[in-house]
Amino acid sequence: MAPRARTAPRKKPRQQRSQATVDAILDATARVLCSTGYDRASTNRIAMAAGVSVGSLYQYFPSKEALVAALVERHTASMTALVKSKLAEVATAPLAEACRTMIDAMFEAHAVDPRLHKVLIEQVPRVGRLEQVVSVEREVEALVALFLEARKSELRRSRLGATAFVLCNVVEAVTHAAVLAELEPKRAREVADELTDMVLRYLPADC
Amino acid sequence: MAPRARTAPRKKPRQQRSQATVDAILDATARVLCSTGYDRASTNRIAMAAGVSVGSLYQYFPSKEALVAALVERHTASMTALVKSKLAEVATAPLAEACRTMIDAMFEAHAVDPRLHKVLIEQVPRVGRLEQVVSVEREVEALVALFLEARKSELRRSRLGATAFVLCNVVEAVTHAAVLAELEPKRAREVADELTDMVLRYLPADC
DNA sequence: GGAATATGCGAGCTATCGCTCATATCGACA
DNA sequence: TGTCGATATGAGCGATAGCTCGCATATTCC
Repeated sequence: MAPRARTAPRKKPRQQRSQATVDAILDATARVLCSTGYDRASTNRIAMAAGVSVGSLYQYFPSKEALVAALVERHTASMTALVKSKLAEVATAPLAEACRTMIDAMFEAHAVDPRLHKVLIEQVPRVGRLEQVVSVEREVEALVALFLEARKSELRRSRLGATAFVLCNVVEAVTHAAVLAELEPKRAREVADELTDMVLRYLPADC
Repeated sequence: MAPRARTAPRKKPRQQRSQATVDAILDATARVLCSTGYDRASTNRIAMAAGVSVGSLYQYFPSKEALVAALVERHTASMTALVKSKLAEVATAPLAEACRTMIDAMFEAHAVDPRLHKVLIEQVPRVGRLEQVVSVEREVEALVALFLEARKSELRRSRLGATAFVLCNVVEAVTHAAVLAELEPKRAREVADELTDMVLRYLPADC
């Protein structure tokens, strides 16, 4: 493997004008990524789209990879926050309702910025820091495993680790597919229902 | 979006020595892709790794994208062949056994060259020709739909097209995830079993 | 106001990329 | 053995990438 690029942010913005610059750069990164794809999204182009010089960009992001990593982080953070809070909300709800709510939450979370999400998933090489960022999924998986553990008596499952793994990936996959296919809302509802149905046949002890 | 690069092969090898060259180039592409990642896998580097000059490379592949596309095609072909033959084998087997066999086959197929598979999935930008290649999945999906059609009476689902879609995506997703997460064999078995169980609760009429 | 610091600028450096082409060598058939 | 298309070569072209650095400007603090 080649030597890893620096990814730690070079400096922190201290004044509000520089914070605005950083935001503008990240926004521009998202736009350029969506419109040109990863390969053609050069730092010069991004800086120009942000109305900022390359120099400024490199004051806050030591490499292109770090820049994209920061964007991914910002994007996933907003998604994960939503999912986590919902998960906390349904901690004591009946199993069926909890599942329904969580699947809906996943659809919501993916609807935040679908175009950007698609580009990030499909085009951004998951190397270096980027792969760590994506591993937020692991965290969610662990939370789901805990959730299942707490409902142990209601479930037919015993290997809850494997169950959480399958569960998370299945829900993720279908949600992704639905978002990427840009289904109209009604059809998305159908898919969500279908998915919920599947999960509720899989999990509970009673059948 | 940028203009699409040429991807059709430039010429076909007519002598066996040139066929050897083409193979060497594809093998080298796989190796370099695995060891350096997509971005650093330059055509010069690949040619050198193949013990061949860049010129020779460009006699058979009009662009880097075409080169990678050819590799993806070769890789998916070997995977798809395995899945298809298994699907034919279980055409008359009991539903439960068929599902179990097919899911195992999927895990097997993904285990052919996991390192390469991972790189191809994670790093290769899915643009141009590459996305078409991935659409081999559609073909498999159609076969699965036919399979389901033949078992219509045993299933609780009615819209078999949609069922095939969900089924393929779910199995694909979990298998992918298992490979990418580099699960140890024992855990992979658990996940496969869970997945099988889930599918067998989803499909059959009796429950 | 003025020193100190933070921020912004952008021409341009270096490296490397994908790719071409003039030339050399090989192989099949006469 | 000679001929000619198929195959192989690799120096190097033009383009563009990521990134630096000397300097200009804005802000803060005294």
